[in-house]
Parts: sequence; structure tokens; C-alpha cells
Amino acid sequence: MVKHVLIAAFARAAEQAKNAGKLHFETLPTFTVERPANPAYGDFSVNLAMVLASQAKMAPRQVANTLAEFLQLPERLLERLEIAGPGFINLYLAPTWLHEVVQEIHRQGDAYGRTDVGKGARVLAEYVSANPNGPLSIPHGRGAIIGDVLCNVLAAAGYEVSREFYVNDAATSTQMVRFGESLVIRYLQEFGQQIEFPEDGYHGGYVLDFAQHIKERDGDKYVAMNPAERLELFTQMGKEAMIDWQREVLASFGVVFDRWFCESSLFAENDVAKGLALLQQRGETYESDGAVWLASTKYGDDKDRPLVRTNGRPTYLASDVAYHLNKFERGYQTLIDIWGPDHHGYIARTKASLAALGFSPERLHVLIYQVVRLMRNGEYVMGGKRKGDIILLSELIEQVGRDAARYFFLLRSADSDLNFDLDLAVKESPDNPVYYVQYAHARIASILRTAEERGLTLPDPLATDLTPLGNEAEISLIRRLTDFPEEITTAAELFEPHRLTRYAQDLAREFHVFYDRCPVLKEETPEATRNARLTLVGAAKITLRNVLTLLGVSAPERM
RNA sequence: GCGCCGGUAGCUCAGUGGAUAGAGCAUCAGACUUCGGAUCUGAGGGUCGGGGGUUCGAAUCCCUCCCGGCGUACCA
Repeated sequence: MVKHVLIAAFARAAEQAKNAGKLHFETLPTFTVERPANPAYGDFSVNLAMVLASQAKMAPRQVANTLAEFLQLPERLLERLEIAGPGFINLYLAPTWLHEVVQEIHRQGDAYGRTDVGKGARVLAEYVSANPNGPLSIPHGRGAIIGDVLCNVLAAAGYEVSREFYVNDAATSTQMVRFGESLVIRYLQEFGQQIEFPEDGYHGGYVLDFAQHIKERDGDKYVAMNPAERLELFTQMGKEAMIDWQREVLASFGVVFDRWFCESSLFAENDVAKGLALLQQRGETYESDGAVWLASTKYGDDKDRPLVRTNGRPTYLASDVAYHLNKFERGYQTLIDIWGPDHHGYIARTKASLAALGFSPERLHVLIYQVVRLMRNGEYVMGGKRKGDIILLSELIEQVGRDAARYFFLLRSADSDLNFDLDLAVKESPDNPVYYVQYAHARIASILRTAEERGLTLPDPLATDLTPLGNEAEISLIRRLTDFPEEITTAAELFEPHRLTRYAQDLAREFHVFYDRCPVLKEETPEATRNARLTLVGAAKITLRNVLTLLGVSAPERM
């Protein structure tokens, strides 16, 4: 990436100016090389002179002049340099460099945008992690897509990523027992038994559906069964059915995990006891009121947290300690947990528990996403209140389609509430961002198709002379294309996958403007220009397809 | 009370300390004998919640106050 070349060149210029006695500073401050919002300020803008001014005891513009004097860059890269405003050094790159990027995109194809900034570091991302006692809801969908696309982005940035779903299936947990009981009651009711359904049971229709399924499949064989055994069996059957259902829905959403990690396995493998023992051994726990506590306040938590209840059962935190310990033991350098807004209170204790285990809490990144509100006809659709309202993730996908659902979940930053406009998501018009972007791709495909239909041989991108590309719309499109690797890197570093939807829209817009201004196949376009534009259009297609692929959204040839 | 997330154009929201704060929608005004008008162009619209501070420079960092959402379990 050219940016890194520029950063290195400026750092070298500063050092050389220092050695020559023209500039004084102790350590080189961090500085930025960025694309200015206003294209009049060049391709890149450097703020080094300004951040260096106070140390150098010189006016920023004077520092800039000194830096410019010592700056060495390949001639084919830099066209000119300007010192502007309070001391910005603005760089105007040679068009030939931009032309080279277009060819580089063709050379790299599907790999364009990928970088190796992650250097193969192993990262484990855990997301969705729903309880195996019900269907996936809309918020799960948001978490699923944030996680899925973040993983795509990290992989593209050179990290080695694993995707994991944590199944909260601790067999003794009250919620799983309640779920099993509800299933048993529904089953017995099917055989005419008058059992009142408990207030705190699972009232969802899917419980009844599954009970009826068991009745059809196995008949009345469980009616006379020992109640304790039956509860255990039904809990297990229900859990497996729910996991299968969740896996199926997620797969239809394009979200596939490397591993479904069951909380119950932490007990089966004795990991929970091991984690507790380790904490005890490190002196991080104490007993009080008959319970075992983690001294989490020592590591910044508000209060100490129970690990083992008075009744002897470990808490959820105890499982979580074991799980995170397990993750580190599997060799992951960095852990990412993606949780809903109701879990933010757990960040402090989870990080504290890692610190207590002797791991740097910095290695765990917890991403909290905010609430999702579905909107139809300008009104909020309240989940589950009225018949016909969308409440399940599977129903959302059915109604708006996988592409729109995925795209819309990434329309906003995770930190913001998300108003999901159901009407807009299915609208076939340019105000629907996913259509707008996909249309740009289809339009490009159409140009290339038309060219072939007219019997034109598509030019070899690597052998085409691109010097005809020079007007504002062309240059602006190319610049946007050159941003792509940087966009991926930034999204990966900041854990902000939503940046890609914005980039996709910016790129699509840039293409539509180009399309409007620069005829490719029309009579009036000379052959040399036509070939250069066909090559540019091809590069735009590759980039658009690559960003859509990262988003898990299809890049249609026709719409 | 404490904690987390928001507060930016009429609406929904971008904006990793930089130059004149952006986009979409909505409103108004334009562009099709043409490669896909599912597109493009232009205009109006802002005390970046209020107030202090940090610095060459703050929507961005710090302090404080106000408003909204969520959380504050020996539930998972």
C-alpha cells in the first residue's frame, strides 16, 4: 500500500533533516497520512510538520519546507507536493501510479483488498451463543452478522480466524430444566393429562410443536416413564432439536461456525473444576456465606462475584472462566466476544477473571451491539405482540431475503441502535442501499456483456494503455478503488465491519457517476479510450464483488 | 446512586485530533434519439445536547451538567 511507503519516506526525511542539523526533535511523533476529504488537497495529506512543530521550535510551514527538501520518493509516484493551510503537506500522485493500481486489481482479482497486517495471528471470535431452548431472535441476527463479517474482514487482513458458537446448555441450569419440564408437560397434555402449564415455563408455540413431533414419532412410550429420566431425556432431545434449528437458520443466513462449543462439555471435561482450582491456587478466591467468590474488585470490577453458589452449583461465571481459559489453552492470541446490550455488565467481571487467571485482559475484546427495532409503515413492530408480526430471525430472512437482511444489519455501527426498515429492505429502488450497490455490479456486468455481444474483444487488462483515463470521474473512481485494502485494514483493526457497507455505497456511487459521464461503448468513444474504460470498469467490478463477498451479499450479473 | 451506549440537517445516520462537518431519505429545481433512468446533476437545510478545559487545531480527548435507551442476580 502506498500509504506505508509514504509514512516510511517521511520518517526517513525527518531523520535525515535531523542528521543534517536542519530539524530538532527527540523522538518522531506519530503522524498521519490520509486521504483528505476535499480532492483539491491532493491524494494524500501529511500532518507531520504540524505535530513536529513544537518539538522543533519552528513554525509548522517551515518544518514542512524542510521535510519537503529531504523527502525522497520515486518520480513515477509523486507528481507534485504542496504545503497548505496550517502546515499540511499535500501530495499529488502521478496518474501513472493510479493506472498501475487498476492493473494491480486485475492481477490480484479475488485477492484484491487482502493484506497481511494480521501476520497470521490466531483470533477466536465467539458470537450469537444463544441458549438452546428456543428460536433465534432478531438481535441474534445482528450479532451473527457483525461476527460473521468481522471474521471475514479479519481473515482478509491476514489473521487466522476461528468462529465459535457457545451453547449455554449447562444441564443443571434452571433455564434448561424449565425448558425440559415445559416440553414434558406439553407432551403429557397431548395425551389428555390435566397439567397446569407453569407461569415460568416456555410458552412458545415451538415447544408444543416439538412435543407433537415427539408424539407422532415415538407415540406414548414416555407417558409411563420414570419422571426424572424422562425429564433428562426430554431436555436432551429438546436441546438437540433447538441446536439443529438454530444451525439451520444461521446456515440459511450464510453464517457458519467452525465449532459449536457446549458449556456442558466444560463440566464433562472437568474444565470448570480446573478453572476454579487455578483461581483458588492463585489466591484469587475466598469463601463467604457458604459460597465461593472471585475477588474481582481487585481487577477493577464493581463488586466481587460468586463462582460457586451456596447450594454447591457453579455460577455462569465459573463456566465462563473455564471457557476463556480453554480458549487461551487452544493457542489463540486474541479473543473476541460479541454480546447483546443486556450483557455489558459482564465485561468487567469477565475481564477481571482473565486477569485473575494471569492473562492480560487486553487480549479479550468484548463488542456490545445495541438494540434492533423493526419498523414497518414508519411504526415499530413489537416482537410477539401481534399475530403476523415478525419476531423470529428465520421469518425476517424469509421476508426480506438474505442479502438485504445481512446488509441492513451492518448499516449502522454496533454502538448505535438499529432501526431496521422492513419496507425499505424489500424495495427495488435506489433508496435501498443494497439494491443500489448490487445494481452497480449488475450494470458493470451488463456493459461487459454488451461488449461481448457486439463482438468486441475485451482488452487484456495488463496490456492496455490506461493513459486515456484522466478526467475527474475516472480519477475519482480509481481513487476509491485504491482505498479498498485500507478500508479492510481499518475495519479489522477497529473491529468495525459496518464500515464496509459504507464503502460499498461510496464505491457504487462513484461508479454510477462515472457511468453517467463516461460512455464506454458508445460510438463517440475512441477505441483507446474504450479499452481503457473497459479495463477500469473491470477493476470496479472486481472490487465491488470483493466487498460484497466480504459482506456475504451476492453480486448479481443481472437483476 | 453507579455503569455502558447514544444525543450531529426535518428524518435515519457516517465521521481512527486536522483544512469549508458529510451521506441517504424527505423538500424544491433539472437531465433519457444513448452502454440498464433500478441512474445522474443542482439548491435550500447545522449554536455537532449545554458549559468549562487540554492544543497550533476538538463533533472527536478530559471534567461537569441535561436528555433518551439499556444494565446494575448466588438467572443464563
